[in-house]
Amino acid sequence: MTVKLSEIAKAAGVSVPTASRALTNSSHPMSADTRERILAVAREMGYQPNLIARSLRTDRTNTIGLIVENILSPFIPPILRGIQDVLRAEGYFSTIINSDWDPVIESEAINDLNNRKIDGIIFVESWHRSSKEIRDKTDKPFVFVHRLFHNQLENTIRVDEIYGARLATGHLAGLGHCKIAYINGPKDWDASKKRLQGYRQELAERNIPFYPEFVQHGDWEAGGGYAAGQTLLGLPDRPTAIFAANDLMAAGAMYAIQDAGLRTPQDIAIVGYDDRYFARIVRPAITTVTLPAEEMGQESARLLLHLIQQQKTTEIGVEVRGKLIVRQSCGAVDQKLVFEDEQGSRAWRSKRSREGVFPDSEEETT
Amino acid sequence: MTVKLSEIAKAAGVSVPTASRALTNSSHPMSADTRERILAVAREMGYQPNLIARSLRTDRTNTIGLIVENILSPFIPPILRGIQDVLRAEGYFSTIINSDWDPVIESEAINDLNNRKIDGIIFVESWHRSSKEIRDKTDKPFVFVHRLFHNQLENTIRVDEIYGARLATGHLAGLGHCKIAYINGPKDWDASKKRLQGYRQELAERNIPFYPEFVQHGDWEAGGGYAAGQTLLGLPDRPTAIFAANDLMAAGAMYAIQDAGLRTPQDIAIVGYDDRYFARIVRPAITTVTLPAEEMGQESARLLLHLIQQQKTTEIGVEVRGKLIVRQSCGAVDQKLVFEDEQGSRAWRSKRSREGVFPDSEEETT
DNA sequence: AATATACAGGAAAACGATTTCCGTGTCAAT
DNA sequence: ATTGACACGGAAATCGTTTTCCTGTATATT
Repeated sequence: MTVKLSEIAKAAGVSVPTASRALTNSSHPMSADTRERILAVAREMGYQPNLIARSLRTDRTNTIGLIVENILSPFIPPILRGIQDVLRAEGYFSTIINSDWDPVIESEAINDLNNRKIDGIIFVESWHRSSKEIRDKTDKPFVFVHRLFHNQLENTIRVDEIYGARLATGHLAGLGHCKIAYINGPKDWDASKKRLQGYRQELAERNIPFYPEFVQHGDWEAGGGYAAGQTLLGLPDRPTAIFAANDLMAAGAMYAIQDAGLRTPQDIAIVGYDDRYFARIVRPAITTVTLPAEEMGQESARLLLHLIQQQKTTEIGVEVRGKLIVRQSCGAVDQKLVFEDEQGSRAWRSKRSREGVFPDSEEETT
Repeated sequence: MTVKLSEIAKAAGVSVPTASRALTNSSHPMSADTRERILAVAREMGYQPNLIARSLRTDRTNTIGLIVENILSPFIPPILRGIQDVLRAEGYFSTIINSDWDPVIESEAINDLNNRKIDGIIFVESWHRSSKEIRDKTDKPFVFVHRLFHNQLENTIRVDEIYGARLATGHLAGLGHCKIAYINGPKDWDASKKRLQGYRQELAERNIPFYPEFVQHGDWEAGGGYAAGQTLLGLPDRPTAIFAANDLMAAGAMYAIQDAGLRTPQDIAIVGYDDRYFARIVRPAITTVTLPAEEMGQESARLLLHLIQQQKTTEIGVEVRGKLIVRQSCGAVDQKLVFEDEQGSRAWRSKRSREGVFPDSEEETT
């Protein structure tokens, strides 16, 4: 069923190397005539190269290893999609390993990928050690994307957290709020620090006073947001707006407001962060700053391919920016009901719908 | 840096084939003595086999191709996780291709996977043609998981939709409801038909009359659920409970109820389907039937590995069952506030928390 | 003692491509 | 006419394993 290069060569009346050269656009000179003939024969006979054999000889597999924290983690799939799109366009494949934050699995993963002779590695929200430790384990180029900590910046795709926080804070300020509280993540997270920084920068630039009691810390979960919201509501001079460092805490805070008999956004406006899917489902839908995960994935793949081609081992990383998605919770738009279709936000299912394909209809007749 | 088999052989004073036999647990007889010696040398020298070379010789890559509709589609990541877990335990890798429901991409994908000599293919919510068409394109074994249509059952992992719908309907009936409406998906979807069937079976078995006007059709989206909910509310004899064929429509129906000035669950109880993440975030949190995606992934991987080992090309598929998750929207539990931690529902981030690892803390000192 | 059998291990082939190296033939320059 | 450069294509090596085939030795069987 599968035809090999030697058969193409024989059919075209040339040697195997010549056939190889024709089919791989080798720089080795050859007459346009024979090249054409070989290509024609290959096409006709449906030649498909055995990529394993090619890889053995060339030591390139056109495959990238992706070590991800856990594919179930909310931002990983869009990051992967971004990576895969860029890789596919360049003729690369990928293979994914979940590390579950286990250093042992991470090590094994790198080792496995080495044995499979992949061309490079992307660490997606994974690996909390230094580049140097990784360099000990593999000589392939690698890149980090959305790694949450350490200040190491080389070969890292990261989010401009300060910008995002300013976007959210500035939006609330622009709506006339002067008493804007901030529900942060845990103190020691890098993202927490950066977003707090952005919040304060934006206030300062707008000459809005900063009140330390307006900054609460949550645990990234809805429960923490709820508690933080209650604390803020209990203040003698309570805020008129709350920016939460993620959507989950924003939802929690919103529920605390509702349970206190107040309304969002009329009494207290809310802005979240991340643009998780549920942000558009809850009522009111949460205004938020997107985490541009697909873009980060794309950038990471581009950077890695660049490293592979350039043979350089270090490169400064890339910083991407989210954007503000205005929904009901901030009070900037009217409160009429809006349902954002799932298919509108994501490409998924769009093809089906666009073509009106409902394959089951065939079944109707049976 | 990398040591090859021939060096191990030389160091152990044996020939290359003998070394190979020792390291691969070959059935070829050999003295325990030399085997031990070879293994010791290999361990000491840190031998790692070149899997590309092995694959070229054995024509097995220990890699499975996964053709998925789109990794962004909500159930795909958990299915992939299930697949990956089983594959990893058996020493297999996977490589993912997004088909975006494009038949051309699907064909190319199969072709690419062929060239890479993968050992089998899992189609995840993808491919709407017959097994026969695929068999024309590849001689590797393949399996379908959560394929939404056609009645072809071989090598398919699917959900017992009837069971799930009965679970939801029965739960509402068990709470004393006799007027249970059903918001279905589009008529021509297989899942719609099956779930409707389950709904009717459960009613029949409990001697609850079936009212055709209690069955509405939505478009799987929140907007459709909202509209269907309004219709049901407008009935002269309106239902006291609604079962919706997915969570998105359940949320929409719930909002229609709220906008009509009624309460969930006190006035109208709601049960959804799928256990999407937002179901636990909205208020009241939605009681729902899980779509056991991870389990489906695991089963599909097991089935495929079985096919690979047995060399059989056809096997009857597997049917898995979801389970009921009781939350607030059905009225079965008290209405006190419950926040389900994200980390409680998923494994993600659990490791970090369990170990109290906050790697940024190192940064504190800098 | 002769023969069959099983065991251990090595030589060489094989997997299917790419790359290196070399030998022609052609052409232009001397 | 000789030389050198270059274009073109083939022979052979190569990538690192596994598998087939074979040989020699030790043991068992008659």
